[in-house]
Amino acid sequence: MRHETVDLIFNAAIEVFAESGFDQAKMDDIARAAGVAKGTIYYHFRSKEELFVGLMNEGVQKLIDRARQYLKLHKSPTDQLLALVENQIHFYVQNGKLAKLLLNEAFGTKTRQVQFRRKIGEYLQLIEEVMIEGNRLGEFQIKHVPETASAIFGAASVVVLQKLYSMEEVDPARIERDIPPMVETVRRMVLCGIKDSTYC
Amino acid sequence: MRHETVDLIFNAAIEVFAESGFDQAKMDDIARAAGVAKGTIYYHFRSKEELFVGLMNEGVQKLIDRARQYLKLHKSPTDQLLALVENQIHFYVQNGKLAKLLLNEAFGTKTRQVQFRRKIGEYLQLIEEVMIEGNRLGEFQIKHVPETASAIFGAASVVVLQKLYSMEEVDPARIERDIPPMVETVRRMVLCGIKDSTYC
Amino acid sequence: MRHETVDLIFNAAIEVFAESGFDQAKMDDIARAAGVAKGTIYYHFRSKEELFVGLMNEGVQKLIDRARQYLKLHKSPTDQLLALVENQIHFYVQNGKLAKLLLNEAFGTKTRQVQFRRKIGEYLQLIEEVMIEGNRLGEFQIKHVPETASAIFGAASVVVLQKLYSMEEVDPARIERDIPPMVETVRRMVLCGIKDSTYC
Amino acid sequence: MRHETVDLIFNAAIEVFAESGFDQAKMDDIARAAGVAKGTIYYHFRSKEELFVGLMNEGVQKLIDRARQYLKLHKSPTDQLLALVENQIHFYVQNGKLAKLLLNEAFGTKTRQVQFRRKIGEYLQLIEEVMIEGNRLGEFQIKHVPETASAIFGAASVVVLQKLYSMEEVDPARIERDIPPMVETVRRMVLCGIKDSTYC
DNA sequence: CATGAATGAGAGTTCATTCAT
DNA sequence: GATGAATGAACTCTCATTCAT
Repeated sequence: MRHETVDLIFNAAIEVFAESGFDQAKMDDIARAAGVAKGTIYYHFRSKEELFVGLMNEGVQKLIDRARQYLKLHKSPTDQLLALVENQIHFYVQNGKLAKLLLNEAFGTKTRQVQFRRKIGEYLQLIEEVMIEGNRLGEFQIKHVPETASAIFGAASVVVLQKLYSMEEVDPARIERDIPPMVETVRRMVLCGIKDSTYC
Repeated sequence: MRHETVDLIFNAAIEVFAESGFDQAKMDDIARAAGVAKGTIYYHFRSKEELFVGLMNEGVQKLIDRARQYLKLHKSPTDQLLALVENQIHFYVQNGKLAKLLLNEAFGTKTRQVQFRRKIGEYLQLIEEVMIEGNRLGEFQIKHVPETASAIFGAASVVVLQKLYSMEEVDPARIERDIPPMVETVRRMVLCGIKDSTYC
Repeated sequence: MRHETVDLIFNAAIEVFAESGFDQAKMDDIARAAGVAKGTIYYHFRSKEELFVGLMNEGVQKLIDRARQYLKLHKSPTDQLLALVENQIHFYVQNGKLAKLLLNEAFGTKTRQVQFRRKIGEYLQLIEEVMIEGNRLGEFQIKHVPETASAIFGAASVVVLQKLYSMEEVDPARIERDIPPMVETVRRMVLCGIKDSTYC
Repeated sequence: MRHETVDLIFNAAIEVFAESGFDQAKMDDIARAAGVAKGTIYYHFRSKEELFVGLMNEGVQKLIDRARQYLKLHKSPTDQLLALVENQIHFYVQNGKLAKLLLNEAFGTKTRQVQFRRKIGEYLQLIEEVMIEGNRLGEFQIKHVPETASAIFGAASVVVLQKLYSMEEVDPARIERDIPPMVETVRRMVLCGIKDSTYC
């Protein structure tokens, strides 16, 4: 089992990083939120960057794990792809802070960004695998698999974030009601993007 | 005509901000890149934040202006929507640095982010207007206009950025060849998302 | 006649310096208050310091000139001394901002402070001359002339400033009513300080 | 016991602030004088202003504490008042730097000045209490207690500062010899100001 | 005489990181 | 394992002064 203190730090860090972004997040705030001394963080993590990377990997891993669960519930690639979209949107709504970091910190040339993108790549891989299987079974005719995966990922991401940040204050009940339109929107896009070859 | 020095600063700032993000960008670097003294920037802009907001507004305005040009070339909402997608992808490829900032700095609660999102909202508005007109003419059956606009915007954004940052080094010739698959991918998604109601 | 622009600058500078003190006063503010360009100030004055010294000299000179007028109205040294006190208090009330600078900028080792103190010394000289004449005529028995002059000057200064700054907002009517008690207070102190030798 | 480092900083700060005034004092200089890093000051004080206010409060508190000691040594209000004057002058001579700040930074509308004036008000209160008691016992006939307290405070302050800054260099032996005339001067003023009503 | 854009040295403040306890 | 006082490099922003027009 992971050390208890590390959990404390992780939980605090995800809040603070997501609230402020990597640069604006202060180790002081993380320490205070975790209820430990600042030195303690450095006892467990070499640097702010290492803490961040560990955190992001864990966050994306959760998304991946949930996605894997969803995949098992469906047989056909079509259903699986739709399930992935639904999962991603639900996950974003439930982890709005992480979602923001996913877009904010994913692009760039810094080490942490490259590492983070690699982890996101694992998730995109999952989508691509379903697509390839669908192509193989003749269920899809996707010509540009990586592009299509990115597009779906981006559509789902921005739909949720735009919704989250267009509200004055995040109202859990309200956002819950907003999920179905978002899911349906992306779902419809996905379905066309993969089905036939001579534009819908 | 705008003052020459301000142009110098603007051009330098877009480079530096895009390279490093808002927080990591240093006013010293912007000044050096612009070939002016640091104080000169502060003579023309009240703060780093004001410079950034001015810059982003100008950048998004360029995207909007180009989009308006494209819209004039087409009559039917369908063609107009596809033109908007194509325009956005081309614009991103040509202004990769701005594109990155568009996602990186758009979400958050800080003043500059709220202002920036408002400007992006102007662009989304453009998409939505085409959608509403298409709905009116019976060409589209879009149930959730804002969500669909966000999804298209997000799909086009992430497709390009993922491509740009998956390459070791940005190779202009290579990226030029990559445009058509990206355009086609999003175009297909768009076409389904708007055409008929009982999934494609 | 002094150049018109110089007057503009002088009048603006006294306001700004008195409002903010030497260090906090900005040449930009003075220029704006004077309605001239910043460069214009430097056309007429070598530096901020030179402007300040010129200004202070002029301010104290006004106090001295008024004092000289008052002195002419009275014959006996006793009446003259009391007139000086009354003059100083009235002058302070009417030029509260200058009064503040008089204490704020008078003590220190910087060139401008030394020069300023020298000018204030001219005013103290005036007091001392009356004292010496009073001593000669047997009207006073002042043992320590410079100390006594300083004490009177200090008493009058602090009484007014303490009053001015103890009020939430400076109310001209209110402060006008407060003059007599201040004058009487210092006047009584003065009278004893100079009359007999075995404590009053 | 207060933290050792804070003492280091306090002692250095009083030197530097008094030497240069609030605005000209540099945090770098204070840090160097204290033998700590600049960041260390900010670990203990939120800002330059907070450091200054803390310092001034402590300085005036010392004056107040000493004054309270002096008051205990005397019974009659007359003796007590004279003791206060003597104490103030001695204190100023021994703490010339603080004395200068007392006048330089006491008047103005900035937060630190208002707070500082409030602390000085505590000292003036002490004087006023003695005056009121003297009035009650019939020993004094002071009509304007606050004005008289201010006047005495101002007289004592300016007498010392004028003396300190009229010397080319501060010579401890010389200034020691100058104390009696200063004390006597103010003492005589005080005695009249409070004794009888029909001018001395 | 007058202007105001440009300058750059220098100020206060922040914060990731270290290390003696 | 854990602490938190101490650090100092680096940052944004200020403003007196200059000078070409």
